[in-house]
Amino acid sequence: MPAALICRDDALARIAEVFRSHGYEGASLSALSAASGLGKGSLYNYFPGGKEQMAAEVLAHIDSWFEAAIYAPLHSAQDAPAAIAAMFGATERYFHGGGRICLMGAFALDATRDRFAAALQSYFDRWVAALAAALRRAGMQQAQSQAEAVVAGIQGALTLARALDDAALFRRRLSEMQQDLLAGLA
Amino acid sequence: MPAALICRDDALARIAEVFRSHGYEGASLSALSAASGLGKGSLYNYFPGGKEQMAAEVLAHIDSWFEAAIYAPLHSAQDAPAAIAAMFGATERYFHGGGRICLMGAFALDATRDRFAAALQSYFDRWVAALAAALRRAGMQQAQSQAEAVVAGIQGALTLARALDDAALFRRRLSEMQQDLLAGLA
DNA sequence: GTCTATACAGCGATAGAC
DNA sequence: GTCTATCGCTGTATAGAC
Repeated sequence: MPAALICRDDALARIAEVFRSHGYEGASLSALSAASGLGKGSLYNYFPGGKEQMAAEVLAHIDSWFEAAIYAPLHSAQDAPAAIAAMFGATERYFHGGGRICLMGAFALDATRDRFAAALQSYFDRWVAALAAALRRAGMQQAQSQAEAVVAGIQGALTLARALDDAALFRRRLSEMQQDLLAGLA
Repeated sequence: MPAALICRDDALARIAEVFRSHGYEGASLSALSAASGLGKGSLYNYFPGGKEQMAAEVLAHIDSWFEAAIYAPLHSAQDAPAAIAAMFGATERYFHGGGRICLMGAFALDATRDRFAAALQSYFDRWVAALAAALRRAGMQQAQSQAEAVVAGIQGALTLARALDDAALFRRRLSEMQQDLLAGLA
C-alpha cells in the first residue's frame, strides 16, 4: 500500500477537482495524471474507458453523496422543516461556502451535457423531488414549484459567487432562501 | 460584398453560438471556421488575437446588448415596475425562452473565468446594480439582496432548464420571480 | 482578404518493458 | 500495476500563393 495513494477513491477525488476547475474539455490527461499522482498508463489501468469513464465515475460519486446526505434525509425525516434546514447546511458545506462549483451544473452548460445527460437529469430531478416531498409534508402549497426555485437558486448563487469572486454571496443567498421557506411554512 | 457573409458582425454572431454550445475549450478553430464560413486564415485576419480575441469580442457584444436592452432602461425608466417587467420580457426573449444558455454564466464555471474575469464580473455586477436601483426607486426594502436573488435565479433557471432539457422550467421561474417581486412592491 | 498548406505542440490513448 | 515511449490525430497558429 503506497503512501502517496491509499486507494482508488483518493485518485478519483483528485480527478474530480481537476474536472471541477477545468471543465470536461479542459481537463487534460496530463493534468489528471499529475493531480492523481498516477502515470497515464496507470490511469488507464484504473479507468479503461479513459477520460469519459473518469468523469462518469466522478458524477456517480457525487450523485451517491447527494443521495445519502441530502435526498434520503429529505424523504425520510420525521421533522420535515428540520430536514430542510439540514439540507441547507449540508449544501453550504459541500460547496465550501460558495468556493466550490457544482460539477453537474457546469457540465450541463456546454456540449458535455449530451455525454452525461442521464446523470445530470437524474441528479437535479431527484434533488427537486426530494425537497418538494419534504415541503409537501411540511404543509407547503406549490411544493414542486418552490423546490425548483430553491434548487435553481442554489445553482445560480454558485454561478454568481464564482463570477463575482464573492463566496459570501452564496452563503447569503442560502440563508435567505432558507428563511423565506420557513416563513412560507409558518 | 459576398452573399454568404455580409459583415464582420455576422461572423461574430455565428462564432458566439459555437462558444455557447461547446464552451471555450470545446470550441475548436475548425468549428469556428466552419460556422462562420471563413477559412482559418481569414479568421486570423479578422481576429489577430485568435480564439481569445473572438471570445472577448463575443462577450463585449453580449455586454453592450445587455447594457442597452436591460441595464439602461432599468436605470432611466420613469415607471420602475414597468421597467422591471420589461427586463423579464427581454430576458426571456434573449435566452430563447430557456433554450439558450448564458455564455457569461458558462464561462464563469471553469478555468475560462480567469481569462475573462473582468468582463464576467462587470456583467453580473451591473445587472444586479441596475435591477437594485429600479427596485429601490419602486420603494422596495433590501433592493440589493432582492436583485441578487433574481439574477441568481435567472442563472440557476437556465442551468436547470438545460440539465433537465425543460425550457418551460425557465419560463415558469421567470414568471414566478416577476410575480413575487411585484407582490413585494405592493 | 481569401484560401490551402503547413508547423509544432498537445491531445487521448496504447504498447510494452519492468 | 507502474512507468516511459510512442502512436495517430487534432489543436492553435502562421506562411504564403492567389
